[in-house]
Amino acid sequence: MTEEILNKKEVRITPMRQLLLEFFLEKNKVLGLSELEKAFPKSDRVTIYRTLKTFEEKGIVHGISNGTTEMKYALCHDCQVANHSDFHPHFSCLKCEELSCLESIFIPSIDLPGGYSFEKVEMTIQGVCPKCQ
Amino acid sequence: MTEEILNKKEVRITPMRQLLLEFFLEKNKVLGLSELEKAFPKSDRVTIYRTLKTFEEKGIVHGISNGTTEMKYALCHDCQVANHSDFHPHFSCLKCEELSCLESIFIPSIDLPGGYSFEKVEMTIQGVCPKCQ
DNA sequence: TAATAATTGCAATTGTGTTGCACTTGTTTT
DNA sequence: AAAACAAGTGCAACACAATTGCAATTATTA
Repeated sequence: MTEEILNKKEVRITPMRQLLLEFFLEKNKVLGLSELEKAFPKSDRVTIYRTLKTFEEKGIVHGISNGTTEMKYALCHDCQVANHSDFHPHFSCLKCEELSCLESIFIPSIDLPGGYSFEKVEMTIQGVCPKCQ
Repeated sequence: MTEEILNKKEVRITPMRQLLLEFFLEKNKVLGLSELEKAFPKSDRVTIYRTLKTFEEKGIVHGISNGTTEMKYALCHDCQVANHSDFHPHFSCLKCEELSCLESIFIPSIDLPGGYSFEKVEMTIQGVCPKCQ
């Protein structure tokens, strides 16, 4: 499974990359470097960092910046090659601080004023998630 | 002008606050701490930082997290007291890297799945701005 | 197998956000 | 107006995330 994805995205297969991708697939959550560090205590922080960068570049994950100081990453689902962002909004819970994908919703399209060209859009909704209600 | 705003928002008038607010009004741009540091080399970084925090708290500016690692701030226009975020999307230019407010557009409302409560929403469109076309 | 390129681990640096505390400045009370 | 108090500022220091350099290792290709 992970090998297929890595192959398709033209990313060389290495243990670290398989581990990380597997973890993303398994958790199906939005994750930051600090969480991944804890999940893989034996792995080097910088290697995880660079693996994330590689994944981002190759369209395996995409970065999400919620209000915090740490960059988060989620698996790409409906990402376009030319347009490397998901079409769904993200939800940031004010209680548990978890960030999640609202995959059932499409980001509505926007009529940009003249002169602006569109590449991608990011939408983050803040509130309280079902678990924390 | 700046004095009126500060008074209305119940923020004490100090030179730093006037300077910073004036700068925001004049530039009418989204600004980060690093830019403000450069703009006011004689002022202390922490003072600017705390002034931003005060402005944010009092509803004079609101924070915007675009893809970068640095928090940006823009003057509030249509911010609500109970819901301290603008209702317009932001535009992040991939060439000049400037962030701006698309004040003419409203963020479309979203039907959240059951169990989620809504507090606020942020929407950032990436592309190329008119100046960089 | 030799040569080459990609990946990793470690050390170190930079950048951004944040706090503590002493000092100054402004505001209020007597 | 002076004393008491509260708010704002400047400096030092710290916390943490992001990033780079480089040598060592591992994989790929000629």
